[in-house]
Amino acid sequence: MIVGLDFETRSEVDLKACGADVYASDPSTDIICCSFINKDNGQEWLWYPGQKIPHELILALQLATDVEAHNARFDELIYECIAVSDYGFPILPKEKWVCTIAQCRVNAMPASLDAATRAADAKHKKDHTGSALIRKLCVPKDGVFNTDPTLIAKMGKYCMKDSRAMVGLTNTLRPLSDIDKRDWQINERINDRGILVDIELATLAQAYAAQEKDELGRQLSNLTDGAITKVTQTTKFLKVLKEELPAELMHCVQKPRKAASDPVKYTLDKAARGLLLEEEGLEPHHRDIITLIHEGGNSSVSKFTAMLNRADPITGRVHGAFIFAGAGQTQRYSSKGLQLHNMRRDCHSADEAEILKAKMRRGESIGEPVMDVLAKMLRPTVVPAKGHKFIVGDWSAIEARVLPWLSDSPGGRKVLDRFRHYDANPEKGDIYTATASDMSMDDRQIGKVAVLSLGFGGAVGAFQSMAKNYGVTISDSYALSVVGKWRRANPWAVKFWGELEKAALKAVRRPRTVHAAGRVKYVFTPELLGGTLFCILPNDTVIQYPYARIDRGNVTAMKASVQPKSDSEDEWPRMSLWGGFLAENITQASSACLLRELLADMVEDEFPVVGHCHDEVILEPHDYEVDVMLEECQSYMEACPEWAKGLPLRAVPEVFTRYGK
DNA sequence: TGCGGCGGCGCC
DNA sequence: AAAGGGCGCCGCCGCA
Repeated sequence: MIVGLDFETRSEVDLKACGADVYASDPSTDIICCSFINKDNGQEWLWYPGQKIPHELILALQLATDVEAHNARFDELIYECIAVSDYGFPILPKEKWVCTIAQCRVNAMPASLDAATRAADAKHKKDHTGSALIRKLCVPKDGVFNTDPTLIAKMGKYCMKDSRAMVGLTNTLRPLSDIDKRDWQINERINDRGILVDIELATLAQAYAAQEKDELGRQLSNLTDGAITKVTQTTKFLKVLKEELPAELMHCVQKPRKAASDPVKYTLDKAARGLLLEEEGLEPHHRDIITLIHEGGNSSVSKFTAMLNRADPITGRVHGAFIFAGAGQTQRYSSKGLQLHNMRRDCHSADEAEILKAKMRRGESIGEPVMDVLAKMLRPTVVPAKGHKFIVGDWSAIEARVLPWLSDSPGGRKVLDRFRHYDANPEKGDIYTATASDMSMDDRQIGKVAVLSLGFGGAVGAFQSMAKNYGVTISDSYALSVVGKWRRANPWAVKFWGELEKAALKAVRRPRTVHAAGRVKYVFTPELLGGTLFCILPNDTVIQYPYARIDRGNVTAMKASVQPKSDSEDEWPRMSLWGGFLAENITQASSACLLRELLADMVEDEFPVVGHCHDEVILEPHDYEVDVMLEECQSYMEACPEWAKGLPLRAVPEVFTRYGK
């Protein structure tokens, strides 16, 4: 039996700013109402605090194999912290909870109930009464909650409607597999453990950054006679620049265009600012302003604030930072709140962070440019608890290995042999030098950028943007020649892109027949979500392309990650399933499978997993177990699952006293 | 005043 | 025909 439920709650805590964990455990948080649906027989309950809990409802909850909610972590926390403790609902084992957002995501549908419903039905209109009610009832006004019985009754109706919408939607989706459910649970246990923030450091850094932000604003204001007061008001300054900049410098702020017919657009992004600052002819006045924007151009303040908001007030740990299958197309994890998936890599070492922390404590200067020094502090603000260390292990060049392995081709196997060779003999060089030499070049950087950027059908654009990340500046014509050389040296890849595209096309043309390309298979099911193209990965995990069809000879599908404007009746955005895109999807998805399995093994074997990042795990062992766990971590990471035979995995985990380097 | 759109930024 | 894509967050700006 499956029971679906949906809580409406109110609190003095800002849910968006502080996250569900801090929200649910705050004493001011309370339930407004909760709707329940027994999915087996359609029976419904709407419960308000103070009411007796119907006996049948208690029974249904106890007998249910699954308790479903849209964003189940939220409802589970409310249930445990409030419904059980304050109102006597029966205790439910954690294993019962199932998240229907996770179900949306593995179906490659948008996560929000409204967006997913719109995606399935273009005529569906968002019900704005819900958000209006939430504004009125869920947050206090002047310290007081609105308890108007009419509004609360409306909220109850809305709540019941939401549960029905959820049931309706999930009935049209592929159910979560047992492995999906297991891995959602594993991710939640990691979220439960949380990760510790150095509260003192975050507080000091936040204050320092706020002060610096004001100072930069003051300087800007002086330079512009009050026209621009914040380093983030780039659009305003861009307008000024468009008027004042000499014609010969305008190219610096023009966005690169794909086609000559595209309209000219302007930007003052990092690259544009860099170009301007290199120009001799730039007026000193403009130079001063742009330099200020350049130095202040990051959001350090807010990130430290975000950490502090989300940290548990007693333990300092941030919970709920990881989202299972947050990236629906590939089912990779994503991260939110304390966003551990996009923290600046170029950061202070633990020792440097310690010195800077001491300086801030004493009110001394921390060096210039201040915002940069602070941005480098974000990562090391995440710390192991006292008496613990971090072990961080990441798989070496995982995607560059998985792609050739998936191609199951002689050329791909040669690449894998090469990985094995350098794994065993690191002193003889590495894959990047070897790749450069394939292309008759001796530049390791070029080899590295090529390996990292060209595997998925990208050309000059992909190469150049990756090159920029590694600080390599080259001309387009040179980039084009590298692309050609790499493709000639790796014909297996080019061939594989074509095979994937062809297999997907044949699958859609002939529903319910299986078409293989390398180690993956495609099959089209017309009955699911307007026709879903499945890609079956080597471990039988499937990734999905809903609303797939053939347009002018190409397979296209719904693009869940882009939402049309709200209330628009346009068809949902679509994407073309070309070879490079398919290659990228299966590579990232297979890598995600490796991580899911690793995390499951580690959590089930009681490793203290506190975080992960696509190809990386973070453990928080006691000091005394570090040596043993370091070795175990490596052997877990390098042990290939049964389904991935022939894939060489390499990981050399390291010990840290702060997150970073 | 609050919301959504959008540009910008960082990571894998 | 050619093609790099996937995330989440911050802040401004225009709109209601």
